[in-house]
Amino acid sequence: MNAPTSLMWFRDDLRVADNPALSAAMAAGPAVALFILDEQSPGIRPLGGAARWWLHHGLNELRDSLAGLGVPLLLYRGAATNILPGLLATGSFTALHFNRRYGGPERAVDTAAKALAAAAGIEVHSHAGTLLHEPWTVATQGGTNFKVFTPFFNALQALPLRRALPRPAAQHAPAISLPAEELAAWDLLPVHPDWSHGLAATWVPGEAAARDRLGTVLEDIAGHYAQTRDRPDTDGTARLSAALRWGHLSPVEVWEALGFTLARHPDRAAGARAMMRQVAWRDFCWNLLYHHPELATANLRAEFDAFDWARPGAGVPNDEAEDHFAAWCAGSTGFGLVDAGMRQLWETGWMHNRVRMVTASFLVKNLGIHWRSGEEWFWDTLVDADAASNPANWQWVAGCGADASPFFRIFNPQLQAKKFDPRGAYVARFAPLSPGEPIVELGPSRAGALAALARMKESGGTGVEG
DNA sequence: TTTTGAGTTGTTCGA
DNA sequence: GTCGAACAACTCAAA
Repeated sequence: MNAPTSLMWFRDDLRVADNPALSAAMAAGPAVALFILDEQSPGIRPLGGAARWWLHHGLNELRDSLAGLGVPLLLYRGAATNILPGLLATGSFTALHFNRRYGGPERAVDTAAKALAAAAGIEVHSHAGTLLHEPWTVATQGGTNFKVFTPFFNALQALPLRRALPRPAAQHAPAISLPAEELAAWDLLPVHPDWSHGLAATWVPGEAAARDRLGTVLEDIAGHYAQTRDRPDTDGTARLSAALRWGHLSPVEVWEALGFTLARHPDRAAGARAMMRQVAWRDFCWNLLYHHPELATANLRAEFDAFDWARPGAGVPNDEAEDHFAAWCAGSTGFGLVDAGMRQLWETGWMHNRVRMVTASFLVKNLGIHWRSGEEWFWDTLVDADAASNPANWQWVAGCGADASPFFRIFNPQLQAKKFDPRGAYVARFAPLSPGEPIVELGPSRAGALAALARMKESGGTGVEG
């Protein structure tokens, strides 16, 4: 008879430090780790190509660092509710631990998993490890969820934050041997063609590199972040989005470190404070998804259902929209900043925050293409896209989201380039060839967007149905 | 219940 | 070159 052994189910928390579920599992005795590549459960969104590349490397590192702690990692593919019963029936485990998820389909899976474990006589512990605060704990005085960021941020800061946990101490590995799958067999890495060279030249996925970067951010970036975060031609942003997406760092660890920096280094306080605001935006987006599981497909503001966006590839043929969308994806719109951003995305799996706004505004407003088309492209090409932030921010740009940018706020890509890439270094880096003929004229396309907004308001009346 | 103040990231136009 | 107003009125959160 083996010692009571816990099963730790990793999902979006590929780290060993400040991982509440892992720490709890290991505190109880021997532990085995589990990761399930679940693309079968209903409603679960299959990972994009760039995300699959990142996951491969992230799991590789996690397996090694867990091995150092005496925790073997088991890999399986399939619907979690199909995989778990067999594992739980081996009699090897007395407890199941995981950090909670907040998307609709993921919550349904986790609820089912709890029931399966209970039926197998195994205790289940879900932990808070992925956000600063659980979505249901940040509420207005009326008990509703916030729809505007600033009051959300104020309420969040007033809540007591848990302390980050240390990396668990190594222990003896459990004497359990179960058949599992090989990571290499999952084919997460691209071949024929292998388009991942730019990603590999830009990123080192995993917890160790993420913590290194956090150190650099605290030492070198925080001092100028408040001034440089809008400058794509500099290393002016934290570049921690993918680390947070995959849970190589917990937001609590990042927040705590920024808090220390803020308190100890007055010259970095403004930058640290601005970064904390950004980390809170991530919580805000997950809060929105928790309360609106259809965030990726349904306009948060229903009056935008009447907006006549073009939707390439979704039924109604529209040659111009197809061509425009293809040019946007390929970075050949003829606008330098837009093209540089789209090529940075394709090449590196990441795009500077300000350029994301410019490219998104251009797609939705100047090209009149539905935010969902852009959201899907970003989902497939970004290494940091998650199910909350990606759709929430696309809706924000499109004007149909929470706390949304007014629709008439239409970025001028030429003016934005002048302001934020004044020497053209960013455009030169990613779109060095002189841009071809612009695919639209800025003035008329801007006017067209405002006219479409007016038509929407006319057709929808007050926006209140019935 | 009513009122009040405020709301991540912009652009254009005219004085 | 710089500045304020307009864009278009609306929703949200708290008093």
